[in-house]
Amino acid sequence: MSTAEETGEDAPWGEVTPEAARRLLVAAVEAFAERGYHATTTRDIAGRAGMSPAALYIHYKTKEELLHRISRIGHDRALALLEAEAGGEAPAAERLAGAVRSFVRWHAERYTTARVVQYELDALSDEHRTEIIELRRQSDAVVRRIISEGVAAGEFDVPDVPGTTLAVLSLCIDVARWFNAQGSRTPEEVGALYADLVLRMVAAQK
Amino acid sequence: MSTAEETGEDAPWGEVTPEAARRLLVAAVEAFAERGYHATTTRDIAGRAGMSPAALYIHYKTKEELLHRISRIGHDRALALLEAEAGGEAPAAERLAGAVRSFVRWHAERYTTARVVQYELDALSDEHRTEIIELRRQSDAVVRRIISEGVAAGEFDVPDVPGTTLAVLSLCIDVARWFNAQGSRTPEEVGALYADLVLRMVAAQK
DNA sequence: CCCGATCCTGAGCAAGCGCTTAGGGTCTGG
DNA sequence: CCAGACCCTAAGCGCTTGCTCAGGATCGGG
Repeated sequence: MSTAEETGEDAPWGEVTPEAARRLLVAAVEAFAERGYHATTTRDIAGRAGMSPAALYIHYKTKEELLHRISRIGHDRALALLEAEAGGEAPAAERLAGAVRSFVRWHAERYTTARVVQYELDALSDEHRTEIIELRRQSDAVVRRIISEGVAAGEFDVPDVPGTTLAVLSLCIDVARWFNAQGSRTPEEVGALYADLVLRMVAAQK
Repeated sequence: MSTAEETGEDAPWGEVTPEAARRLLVAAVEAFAERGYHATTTRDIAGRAGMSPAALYIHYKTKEELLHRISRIGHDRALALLEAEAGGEAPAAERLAGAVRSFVRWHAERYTTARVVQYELDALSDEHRTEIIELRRQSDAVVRRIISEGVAAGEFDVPDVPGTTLAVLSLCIDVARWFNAQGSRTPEEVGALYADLVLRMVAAQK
């Protein structure tokens, strides 16, 4: 019914195709975000999706495969957001602010997903973890590139580019930990605040 | 043997008094930090402490009590570090930089402990969690006070004091997630970098 | 030499875990 | 009305979990 209108950017799990598999995945995201991967049982996931425990194994080989799918899709999305703002001819300050705003907004709006994506890495198998870490390396590279270009253009004054990149990403990612929907700030507001703070961190000193 | 020289500030668990109980607690910190609370078994903790699984229950009523003790001591320590730098007659900029440097250094040096303290809150019982959250509220208040005083004194320009306080603490706390001992940065260096970045975040604009 | 206190272990219980399997509904095409 | 594909469930297997308990090792005081 709502599949058609949800295929855009606002449908986070539109790419998960059998509808039953998507229901299970959404249920898993909620459960993992609330209790953590290890504290979540396959019975709980199946129950939230309105199915019996056995139904899960028709669509996914293991519980870890569910986590991997969530993590993979989430990282792809986060990286795409960064890359969308990184290119172009705009000044580095504008591109950095855009990247931070958009990245932070995603971590706030989809904070259940982001929590799983950012904080359950250790629960992945070795193989899957290395795959995901490579995506994070790419995110790091995108941000570092913007900052480097800002320094080269004389827009920024950053003594330690890798360290500042790390801090910027760390700041944004941690939004997923403390943000909650009942709080007083909207994702939009947090994005704007953080973009301002990050620009101050790299600004040319007076 | 080394108990005497470790009773100072550098002995994080000096206050845990029966020696066997301390061994178990240190083992639990390691295990929780590596695998997470829920993925750690009581057999693993006891094994690391060189004891049988049953020995744990002579010193602690439950596995959750171990987590609570770790969390409580860690939060007390972190709060004490902040408070030690917050007072005095020095300019707000100096006090803020000192607090960040010291807080970050602790999160890096004791990153195993800090990881448990900061990221396993959800595993606590309702009662214990409320107790710990109150300590975090106090940490927030300490930092907010320094920033407010800096604004009042005209040292800082901060449009959103609660939001900036949140961001500063979030930035520092997240060090525990990404820091690792084999990395290229020392806790000292990360503390210095972060103190600089935070001062930029609050600095009066040119 | 024995006594009681202290601290720990071996063995194991009930419950819950991830996952499997045999089989039964339901729907489409004829 | 039937056939066969598809999707799901009831039941449960083998294992691990947090935790318990009866009893043994060790040691200072009489």
